[in-house]
Amino acid sequence: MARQAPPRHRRSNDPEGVRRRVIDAAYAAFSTQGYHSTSVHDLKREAGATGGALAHHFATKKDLGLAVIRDRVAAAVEETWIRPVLAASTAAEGIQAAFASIIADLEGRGAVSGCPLNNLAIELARHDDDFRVLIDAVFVRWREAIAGKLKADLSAGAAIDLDPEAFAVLVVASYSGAMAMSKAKQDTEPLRVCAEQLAEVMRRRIPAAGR
Amino acid sequence: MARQAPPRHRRSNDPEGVRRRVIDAAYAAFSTQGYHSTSVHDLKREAGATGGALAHHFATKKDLGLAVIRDRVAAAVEETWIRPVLAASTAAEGIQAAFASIIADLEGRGAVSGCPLNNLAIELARHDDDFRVLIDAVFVRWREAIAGKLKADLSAGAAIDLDPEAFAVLVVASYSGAMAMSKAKQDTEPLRVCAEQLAEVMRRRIPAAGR
DNA sequence: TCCAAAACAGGACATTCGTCCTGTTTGCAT
DNA sequence: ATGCAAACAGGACGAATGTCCTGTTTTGGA
Repeated sequence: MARQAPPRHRRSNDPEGVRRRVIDAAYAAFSTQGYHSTSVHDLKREAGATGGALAHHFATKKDLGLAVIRDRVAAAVEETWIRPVLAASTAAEGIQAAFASIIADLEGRGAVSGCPLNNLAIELARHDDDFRVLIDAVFVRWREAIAGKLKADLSAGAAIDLDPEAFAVLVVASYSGAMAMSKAKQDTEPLRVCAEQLAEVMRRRIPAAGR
Repeated sequence: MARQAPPRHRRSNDPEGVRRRVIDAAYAAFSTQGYHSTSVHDLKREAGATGGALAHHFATKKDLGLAVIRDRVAAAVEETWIRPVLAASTAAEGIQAAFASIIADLEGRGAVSGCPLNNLAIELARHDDDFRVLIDAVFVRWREAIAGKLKADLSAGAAIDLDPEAFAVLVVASYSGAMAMSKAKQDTEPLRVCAEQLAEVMRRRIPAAGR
């Protein structure tokens, strides 16, 4: 009964590290397989964490999901969309840069898993209102960043003949939808076509950009 | 042991009816809660079917899912999008009619559940290739119907300054994405904005329509 | 009328799910 | 050194899940 395990190696408590590994594994799994299709057992395996450790950091799977959205999904939108848009000299160039970067990245790997935010939005928005509110906030931030850049271009003297807020909705929507279609086709073609269509619209309605 | 049940009332075999009720319940549940979040037990309850009946018509849950896409999701796209587009005098009017009809319908009920095709695409495309192929085929049909109508307008003499196939991708993508955003917001605003943005684009690039 | 096959009833079945529980170990303040 | 809470280990637990199995009833053709 009292089987005493040999003191194999010293255990080192690493709360931040464990939390990070778990959340990384969850972000990867939720983004590719979905929230409900990922079991906590899978996450324990991937993160190399035990049930006790996981329960200590996240009381429930839902808590983990909320943390993934807050800490990883929001950051991914920030990194892949908002940063390129703000860094570019114009909104139009930033939007094209974001599309191009994501398309190139997708073609680097073999599969199209879709936009993490959009995936979770569709799977969880109606399932739980806490998820919904968090996800919606990321969408709002995304839209506002693009609209803000368009307004900045306009203040800088660009002849922009479109409504910044409304056009930002079109950009985010067409990107999300194109990604869903690319996921169904397992081919980046819809994304490439969409990027070109948005480029064409902007070319016509922002006649002479900053250059 | 040999408990003989009283011959309560005559049973009447109704294979088509049972199949229809099951598939209707599955379509409703998959569209609102998702495929994985719907249990076969729920479906038996909703359809008023027993385990034996369900197993007789659909060997597995996956078979039922495939049937739902083939028989109901494809028909819904046909009914809510392709029919209005083809029935309208121009593609531009048809697209606006489809948006308007769907938005009005959503505001009739209390909640936004999203586009059934898009929902299932995101949940199942990477999960199983049989689902993926079927879903992609519906997307292709959808895109081609819109592109075909644009080409018909062009043949009829309309001055259309856009690529039919490419613009059809933008229409489907922006609709799907806007629906996802509306689902996250539980408000039709993104859909309304997107419809208006597409209308604006078409207004400028199809100068004088058929009227 | 009879019989085989289709249609259905109802539950058993092994898994898997997420959560919780009881211990043990680590780290830090005192 | 010592006490105590945080951090972690590892498995138990009941409540699902989807599938399958055995039996009964209905149906339509011979």
